[in-house]
Amino acid sequence: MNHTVNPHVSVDCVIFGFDNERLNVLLIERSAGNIPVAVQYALPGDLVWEEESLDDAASRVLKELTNLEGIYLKQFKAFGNPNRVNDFKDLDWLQSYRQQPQARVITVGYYAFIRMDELQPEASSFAEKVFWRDIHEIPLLGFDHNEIVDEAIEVLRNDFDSNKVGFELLPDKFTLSQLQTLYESILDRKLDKRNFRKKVLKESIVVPLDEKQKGVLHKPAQLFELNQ
Amino acid sequence: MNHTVNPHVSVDCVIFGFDNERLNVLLIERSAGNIPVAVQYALPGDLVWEEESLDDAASRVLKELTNLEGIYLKQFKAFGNPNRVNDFKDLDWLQSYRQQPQARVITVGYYAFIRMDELQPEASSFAEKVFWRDIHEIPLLGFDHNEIVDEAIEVLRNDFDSNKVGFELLPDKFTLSQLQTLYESILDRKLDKRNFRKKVLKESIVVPLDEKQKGVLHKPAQLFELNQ
DNA sequence: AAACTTAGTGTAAAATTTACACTAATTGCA
DNA sequence: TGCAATTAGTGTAAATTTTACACTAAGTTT
Repeated sequence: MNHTVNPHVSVDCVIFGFDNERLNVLLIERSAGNIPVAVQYALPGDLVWEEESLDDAASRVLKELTNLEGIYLKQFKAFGNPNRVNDFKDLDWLQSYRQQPQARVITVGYYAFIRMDELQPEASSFAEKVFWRDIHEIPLLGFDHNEIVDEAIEVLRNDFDSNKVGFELLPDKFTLSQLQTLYESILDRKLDKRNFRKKVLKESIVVPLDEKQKGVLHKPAQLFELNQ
Repeated sequence: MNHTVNPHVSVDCVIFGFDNERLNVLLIERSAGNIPVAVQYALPGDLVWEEESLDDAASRVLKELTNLEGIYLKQFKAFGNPNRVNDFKDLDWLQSYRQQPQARVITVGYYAFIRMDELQPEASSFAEKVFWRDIHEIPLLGFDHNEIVDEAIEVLRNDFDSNKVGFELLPDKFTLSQLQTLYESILDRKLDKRNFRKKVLKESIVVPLDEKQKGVLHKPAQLFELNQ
């Protein structure tokens, strides 16, 4: 497992998860370096290996972090401000964890979708702990990671509008209400139930299953799956 | 004019121009290095300076190439395949023009809009000659530049659909037919004139001027300007 | 004067979007 | 057992947008 690292380019991943109510982002805790400081949060990411593509680097980061493969991944933007590092905590972290802390690093941002219940956290070279956070409650992150998160959400909204992405966030079987809540979470606005159902059924996005919900405190909803 | 160059990151610009009929891309001719080879084409681009942002680097490339400022510019993708350089002509060029030709370079792609008649070609460090080429007639370019062009066009189409960009390609005064042809060029499909006019006038995208075309071989069209 | 060419125009059918209320069917509790 | 609470499922119609279609007007050139 010896790879030559390219110290000038990294990938950071905005990993979205959906808990049937809200959209979440997976964040990591990173160790403080040499200075006593409160816990620090960041996006998962890593430097790119010399022999891997950007996409492969992002896939690797995801695999290391979540132990999942074949995850939906999309590059959304490159970040390369010369003054991305202007907080002493970030500088301290770089000095503890990077071989060339003074190198200017361009970061290519990716967003991804995983099922929250499929997450199997692995010890990785860049994350001690991982946790989910509602997209409306993102804490202060290292470097320019808050900006990266905001941008990813914006791009996701746009992508959703033009080609409906994000179904990977749902379980294999789901109710139309869950689907509606996903749409509403991504678009950040309410949709009318009757109109939503009518539209989704008309567009043949979903296929009804011969199954209903069980053990719910209300009328059991019919289950659907995605129309492949 | 002495800047430290970052040998690991470059920007390439897909510069769109519109000649009232078709969408074009501005390409450069680059010198052959040491080997006798037919003329080579590429996208304009340059390595990023250590103290400049990615956006600033792209602006600089544009300014050097076209002598224009304040150009509409948008980042659309990062390209970083490890084997971007696998043609001997490209390798030869790198060896003649780059200080560290062996360095792996990540390229951040930008697209831009300029008026074709405003182009004032300048001698620049990276282009000997520039020329416009219809987007359907792009020759074989260096490195992965053909892929970069294709991607830019795709992104432009998407961006146009979601937030109508590209009006900068038109002159200050234009006819509705010119506007329609711009739409059709970007979308790559015909639009119905009556419907187009009705829609555009309804959306208040344009403002009618007290002026008509002159010296045309048909009924003179009314001139419009963009509604700021 | 005629030929050629594009500018400018309206109707209406089809499709989509928007807005709105009530009964059905489960679990849990008294 | 009945009730409370809660979400599932449903249709109508008005408003808006999209789609499809043909002919006269007004210049320049021959």
